[in-house]
Amino acid sequence: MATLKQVAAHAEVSVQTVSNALNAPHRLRPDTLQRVTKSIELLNYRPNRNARSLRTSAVELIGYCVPSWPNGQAHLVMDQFLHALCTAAETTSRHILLFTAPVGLEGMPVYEDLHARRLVDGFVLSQTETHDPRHGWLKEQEIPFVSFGRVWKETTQPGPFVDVDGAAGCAAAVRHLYDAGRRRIGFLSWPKSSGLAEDRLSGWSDACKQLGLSTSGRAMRCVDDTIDEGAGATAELLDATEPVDGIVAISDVLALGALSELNRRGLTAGVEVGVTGFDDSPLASVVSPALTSIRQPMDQIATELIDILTAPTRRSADNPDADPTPARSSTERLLQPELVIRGSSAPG
Amino acid sequence: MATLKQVAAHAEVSVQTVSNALNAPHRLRPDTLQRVTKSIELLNYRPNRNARSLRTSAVELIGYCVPSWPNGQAHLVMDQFLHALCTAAETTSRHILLFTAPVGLEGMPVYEDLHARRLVDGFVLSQTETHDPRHGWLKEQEIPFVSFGRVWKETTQPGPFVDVDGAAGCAAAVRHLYDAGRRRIGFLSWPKSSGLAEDRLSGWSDACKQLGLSTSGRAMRCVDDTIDEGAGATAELLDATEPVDGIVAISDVLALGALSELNRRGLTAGVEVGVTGFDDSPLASVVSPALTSIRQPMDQIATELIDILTAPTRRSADNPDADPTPARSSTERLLQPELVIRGSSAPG
DNA sequence: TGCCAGGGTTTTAACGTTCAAACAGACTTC
DNA sequence: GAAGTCTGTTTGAACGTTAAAACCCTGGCA
Repeated sequence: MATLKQVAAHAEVSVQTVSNALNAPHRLRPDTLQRVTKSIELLNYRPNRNARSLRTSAVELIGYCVPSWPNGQAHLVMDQFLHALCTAAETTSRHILLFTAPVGLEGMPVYEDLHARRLVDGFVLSQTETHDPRHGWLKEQEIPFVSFGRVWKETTQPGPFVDVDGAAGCAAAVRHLYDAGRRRIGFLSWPKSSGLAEDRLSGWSDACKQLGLSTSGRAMRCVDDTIDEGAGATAELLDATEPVDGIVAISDVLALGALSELNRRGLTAGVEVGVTGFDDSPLASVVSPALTSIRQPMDQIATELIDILTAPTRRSADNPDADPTPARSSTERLLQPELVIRGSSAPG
Repeated sequence: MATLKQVAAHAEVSVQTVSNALNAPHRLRPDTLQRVTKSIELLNYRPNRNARSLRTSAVELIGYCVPSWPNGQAHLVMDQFLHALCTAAETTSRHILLFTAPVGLEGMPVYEDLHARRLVDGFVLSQTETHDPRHGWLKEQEIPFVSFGRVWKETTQPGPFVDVDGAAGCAAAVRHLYDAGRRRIGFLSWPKSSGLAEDRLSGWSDACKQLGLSTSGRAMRCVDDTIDEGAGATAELLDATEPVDGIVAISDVLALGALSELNRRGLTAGVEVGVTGFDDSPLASVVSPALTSIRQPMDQIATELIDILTAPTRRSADNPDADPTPARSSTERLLQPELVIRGSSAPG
């Protein structure tokens, strides 16, 4: 509970000198610095963040809206994401502030309020939906944000984003199955309305074409992300005239459905049929045989998000000709996922 | 970006009057209040939380350490918990601040730092472990906190806590299976070192005894919380001289293992053998037949946690004889879980 | 008429920092 | 030796809010 003033008195310098010792130590003469540092340690002084924020008008907090899934469908990798995000934030001495808000445009007043009351400097958006209205709104309000995930709009995406190249991930899965000898590879997808789904599907489809594999009748649309739906779609793929010997699923849950259907038919995943999932959720390693899955690089995603959000804003462009193309100026970053290979796609 | 001063000028009153309009409206004459309110709305004024916190030395932020699971084992209901916690906090105009810290005593400097720098008023602990050292440490430092989960110490628990009566939950599961005609009910547990596990096991064991059911040889200890372990233990229970016809699992993952083993043997969960899990995680409703599971009342847990943490602290006891037993003085609250019945325990 | 009470409002002074400007020395420079 | 340039330190003011005290009315009462 010591304050700058007390430390200053103890070290027999002015408060500003103590402040400098912490924020600009190079300005002090070595012996002064040491004396002040000693007093700081002795009194166990910690700067009061509220006072600092009041003065500098930067709170070093980043808002994140904790998603609510009305249908009880959970985000199985949310804890991974949050952990990565926190860690990344902390490397820049920032923290994550959680809040809830209604989905879509309705929730925007909450975002605005948090920013106006100076509870946060900006936002990280996730659970980005196709045509997500939040991005445009925030940009218009000039509230800093960065998005995990694209809005899949026809026009250019409002604001900076980080996303994972789902198409590349699925293509890698196809090539992996191909290398293991699979030649009839199906795809378990979601309804067409999802930009995310179409992206991943295109990866599967393009890779198949490139390898000379047929795709016709092999893309299944599952209405819900459940094991049952995945199992049903898998059944169809297996009962076709040319039954598949490989399945790339758009989610781990659908892949689990595939495993379950194979199991029911006395087939072994990784032997008769290769199966891959998406997200490398906790499910993947808990099932047997363990599920090969496409892992989003959470740590890297989080680092990029924080990096973009905390980069010195050149929004107001007061210095127009100063370093026109700084090292990391791009605010649209597409990261490569990693195929985590386990038993479900290859024996052993 | 309007300030009190600007609102005051606009409404032609002093700043303090505007402040009162927000914090103590009853002090103003109705017409003044209306005038001020109008100016506030017109200028879209929002109080600066940093200035307020500096003055009142209360930040209205609650710290929560986002758990890291080194073994990749995720907390499947963490998102439920976080959502509930946020919502509960927001009803008292507070928010949740996330941070990371090393596990155990090693992480305590992080807690102390966050508190000393006034980033948070207090902490909500979860992932409470047997003999968790954090509680005692925080209590000693007089840093406010409340725990979700007990430390299972021999001595009295340091500090307030909220927990779920796991024993009661398991007992309810046993009775439910009994009502469905099951008479040989096994239990899938974890190693003995966990207080949590022993509590839940005692619920199963007591309920069985009360109903005149044998428990001998029917409590299985699974080393890891994986489907494989659950399946293996289930196999043992089914291969016994008197095979079980009901299984109460200490986690949804182990229950999934049970389902998988039943499936493998051509048995149907809910028909030949009744199975229940614990936590009502997303897995429960995604599997088929859906898993009967013991649900922790997350919303209630969160509400109680926030309630305890934000209750006027009578720590310093300046007014020793003022209302000696306030309405909700207890700081040890044991909540009842709810058995969510689905297909895995009863046909239909 | 003079005094008191109390509601409603304003004034003053903090809360703990940092920014910007001022200042004091020592050291160059011509 | 006067003027200029550093380097290190201090002074004064401000960030936006609230607690506490002071103040000004109006009305009641003796």
